Amino acid sequence: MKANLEDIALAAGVSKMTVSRVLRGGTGFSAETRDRVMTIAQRMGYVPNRLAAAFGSDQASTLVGMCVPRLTSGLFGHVLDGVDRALSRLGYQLMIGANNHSAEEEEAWIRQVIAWRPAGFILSGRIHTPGTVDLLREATGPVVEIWDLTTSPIDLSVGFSHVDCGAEMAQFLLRRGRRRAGYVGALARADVMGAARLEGFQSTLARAGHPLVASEVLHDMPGFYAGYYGLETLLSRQPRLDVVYFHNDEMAIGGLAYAQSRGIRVPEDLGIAGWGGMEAASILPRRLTTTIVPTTAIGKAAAEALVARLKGEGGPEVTVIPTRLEPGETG
Amino acid sequence: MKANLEDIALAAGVSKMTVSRVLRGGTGFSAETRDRVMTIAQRMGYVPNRLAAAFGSDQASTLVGMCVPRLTSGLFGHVLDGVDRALSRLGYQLMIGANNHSAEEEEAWIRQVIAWRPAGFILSGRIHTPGTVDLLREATGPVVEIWDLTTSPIDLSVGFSHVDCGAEMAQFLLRRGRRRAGYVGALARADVMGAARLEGFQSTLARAGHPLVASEVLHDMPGFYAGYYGLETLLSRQPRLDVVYFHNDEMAIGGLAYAQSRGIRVPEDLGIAGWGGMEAASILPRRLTTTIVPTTAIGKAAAEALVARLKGEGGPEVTVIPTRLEPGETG
DNA sequence: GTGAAAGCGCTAACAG
DNA sequence: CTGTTAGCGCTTTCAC
Repeated sequence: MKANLEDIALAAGVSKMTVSRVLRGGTGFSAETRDRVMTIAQRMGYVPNRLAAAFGSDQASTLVGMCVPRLTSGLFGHVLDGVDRALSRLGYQLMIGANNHSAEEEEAWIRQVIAWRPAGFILSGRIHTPGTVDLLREATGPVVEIWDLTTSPIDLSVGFSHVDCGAEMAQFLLRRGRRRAGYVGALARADVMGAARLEGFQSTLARAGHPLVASEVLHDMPGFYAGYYGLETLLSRQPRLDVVYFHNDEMAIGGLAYAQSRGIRVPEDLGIAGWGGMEAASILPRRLTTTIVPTTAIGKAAAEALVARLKGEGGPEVTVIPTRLEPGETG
Repeated sequence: MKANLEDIALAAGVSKMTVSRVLRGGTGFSAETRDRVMTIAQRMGYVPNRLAAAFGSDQASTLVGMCVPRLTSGLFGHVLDGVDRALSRLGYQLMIGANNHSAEEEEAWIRQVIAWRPAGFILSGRIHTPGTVDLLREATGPVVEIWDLTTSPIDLSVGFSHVDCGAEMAQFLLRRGRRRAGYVGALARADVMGAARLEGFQSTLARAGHPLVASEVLHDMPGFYAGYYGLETLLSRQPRLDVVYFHNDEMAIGGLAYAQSRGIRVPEDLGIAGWGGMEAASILPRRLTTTIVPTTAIGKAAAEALVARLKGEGGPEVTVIPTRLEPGETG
């Protein structure tokens, strides 16, 4: 990496400052100067040094740090996609990390990334260590917490309520006449949001007088396998259920496969409901009863809220992106 | 962000240099000095400025840029995960971007990211613009091309051969007695790797005297829908097929759903084969015939090759991570 | 075991 | 419209 502003300045017979102004597309130079500088920069294969720029000016960072629970989650893949599209269009660069549902790993990651003086952060979830909060409070840039709405966000927040998702599904299943509900989840304590959905589900059932009959929460990745074996375990312990709510759609589809393998008819013998809205769920022989989460929209809104704040445009502190219950044919 | 090396130096009664040495865990200071400096740094909530460090030294960058075709791909999610785990363990930070299967978008992304002077790059695919190659040749750091093995990598390469995947599947299906094969793909020209698999598939069939009967390549995202409707279209044009090879497992599962909805028996009436090895595929009523790609291993190997090169440890230029044909029960 | 000086490439602030 | 000066926080180099 050779050419710098000075090299171009020398070749163009102007000062570094003029080159800097031209290259950043500002004002204060003649059209002729601009063309000359641009041509020379091009010819020299000039690559700006953002390190120097950001270091020297502190306004100039276009780095955004984003931390998700897992990089292998289909839902967060879409959130990332929404963030990435919005940010790259606006000229920002994304640094990512995964925290494996651990607030401590999140703090460790932030500690690394904050040293690069990013313009802002997008975090998922509302659970953070005190160390994280300190770090972020001293940092100058905006922080957007996505996915789960927080009553008191660190700064900005974009998402929806997981408790409400669970409650809404419980109401729906009750309306469909279900009375003996079970739950199959995964990741246990680590996934706070799954727990929030279960909480909303459970308390709504209880208030309606038909409390949750049984639940099985595996210490495993919340995927197809866990859904399959989770349902098997749950039914072996408590065969008399008329519906099962799953941690997510992957697990629900695993449960569906288990039911099919055992000749359990869905939804006649057993209702099955998921959460998330993965694409596969809508093309099953019977469309899955689930909650559709507008993942890409959340990512986009988060990125835009961050940039708006950066530009001092001030929008709402909390942005609600509503989920939608998809009745489907399995519930 | 207030405290810097000088503040700590003042408070500790030593020079900036000594503080710098202590904080980086080097040598050349007494245990007593170390403890005093560490305590003060902690108390002041010192956050190092990597911008300044990397700018001043050019050895100090621990940024790694990684570009994938799509952030929403299940397979690349696992690759990212492998990369992220390996890199974060080794103290590097990841900058990511998506190129939507476009070499031009990749170049635009690299042009942004290279300005931050990353230690190296991980790119997916072997197709790059001349501009990209120029940019990367002048950059000092290592470049790892993953996913598809290149005959002449820019620098390092980790992956497998997509042509071989297609060829191997063709041989397998021929051995199972299939004679009239079709293909359903998506994304057309944009996804060069899918095209490579088709090429291997097609040429192997032709050499065996049972050439590909029909193919349908949609201009759409390669997901369940496309598989469902792609198979519908293909069969409407050419009903007399005995097996269909799909672009990937998502599409194959979509195809399976279509077959089921039409009462087509799989594998008796029609064989179905996918590619990729998504988790869902192994829990279907019948295990999907597919090629399992060790995605996480590829990510891990790529990250490790990059870091080994960075540390001057010199390993192989090309690392083959073999795929595995899963016979399954649908082919 | 420790310190002083120089400089990385850029931009802000001011001068002309 | 253009140039000069100073300085961002760190590391490298050399001196003690």
